[in-house]
Amino acid sequence: MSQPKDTSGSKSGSESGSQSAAAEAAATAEMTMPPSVQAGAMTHAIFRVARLHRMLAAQLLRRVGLHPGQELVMMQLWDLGPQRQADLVRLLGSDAATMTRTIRRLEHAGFVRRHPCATDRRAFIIEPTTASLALRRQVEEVWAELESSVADSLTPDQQTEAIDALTRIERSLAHATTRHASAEQ
Amino acid sequence: MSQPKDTSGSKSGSESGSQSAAAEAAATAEMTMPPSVQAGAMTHAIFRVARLHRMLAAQLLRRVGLHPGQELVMMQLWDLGPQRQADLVRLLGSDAATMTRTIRRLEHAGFVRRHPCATDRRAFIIEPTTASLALRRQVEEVWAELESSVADSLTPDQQTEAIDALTRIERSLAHATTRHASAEQ
DNA sequence: GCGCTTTACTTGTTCGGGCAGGAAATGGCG
DNA sequence: CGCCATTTCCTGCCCGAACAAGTAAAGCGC
Repeated sequence: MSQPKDTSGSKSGSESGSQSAAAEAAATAEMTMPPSVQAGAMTHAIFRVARLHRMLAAQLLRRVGLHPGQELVMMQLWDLGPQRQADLVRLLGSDAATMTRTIRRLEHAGFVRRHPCATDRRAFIIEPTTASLALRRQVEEVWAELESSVADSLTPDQQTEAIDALTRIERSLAHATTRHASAEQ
Repeated sequence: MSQPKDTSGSKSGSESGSQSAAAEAAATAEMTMPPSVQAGAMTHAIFRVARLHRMLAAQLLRRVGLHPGQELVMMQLWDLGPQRQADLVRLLGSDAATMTRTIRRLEHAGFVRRHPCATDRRAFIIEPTTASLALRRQVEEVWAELESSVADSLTPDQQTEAIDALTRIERSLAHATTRHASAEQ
């Protein structure tokens, strides 16, 4: 319904940067969202925050030569030392197949090394290289910058409130997810 | 650095469903996260919420035969009527290349139809098919279920607080993103 | 030992997302 | 009019994420 006949005349003429176009649209789209999207206020808010957050994280990580997701693997290795792939999968809640490819790319980039486990010939031990130690500082800087981008314009009270809200939402989602997984099929 | 010698003994023996394994890990990982991850409390909370939310959305959408992202395109078409691909890209803040492929898959699934624009021979007009109207109810049900999964276990006050917090975070992120995009390069 | 299940990892496929590059059409300016 | 930047769309490539299927090894019961 409400078919806009003038499909050709719809420019707004504000396209400035190619990279910020998506963020711009996501930021300004909150007002122009159609009714069926407005129905889920929380859902839509989570969508937008997640997208902006992921976009910013990718943008910052690209400066240090990492793709989103790879930094989490490196953090686990830096903090907990050499581990098997299965341990990384379990800690990050990732997929074994995704981990295989991520590890391979990190190995090819020279950030991790892998050698077969002595006691279990199925397993591989993944360990960070000494070359990755320089990366660690950069990643921590990125992490800090990301955190400040989220929290800087919030008062301490608002930060506490935000974390509380996110924690509650997470619990709610976790409950729903496990419920769905166990209920159906 | 605390090399875990017992790499073979690390099972927790609680793997029930293959699909809930990731959610389970994500939900329980909040306590076992290493120091460098704990540093960014907000960042990490957003990560976890976004992941659970996307996972649940994908799970629900799969039941109606859609992949995450496709439902947003259909919603725009249902609410605003036939549009050009460029309009969809602008409204959803997506990528032109991604939109090309998404539209092609939706067309192949029979949910949209595309025909060349009369006034602009570069553009294509995308319109929802009548067959997609049945899908609309299902998508709205999915959307409602997703929303209730987020909000059900929250009091009205907590919901308002959550939306406030998410809105503040979004504004903060949008500001940081545009600032980054304009500052560097 | 033998057979079975479980675990660890790999590969293939499909999808969204982003970037780069190119073809075609448009529109503005000299 | 021609020239040129812009817009629109397509394609290829890379990456993360998820699913399915397969291999190899380990563990367990008999």
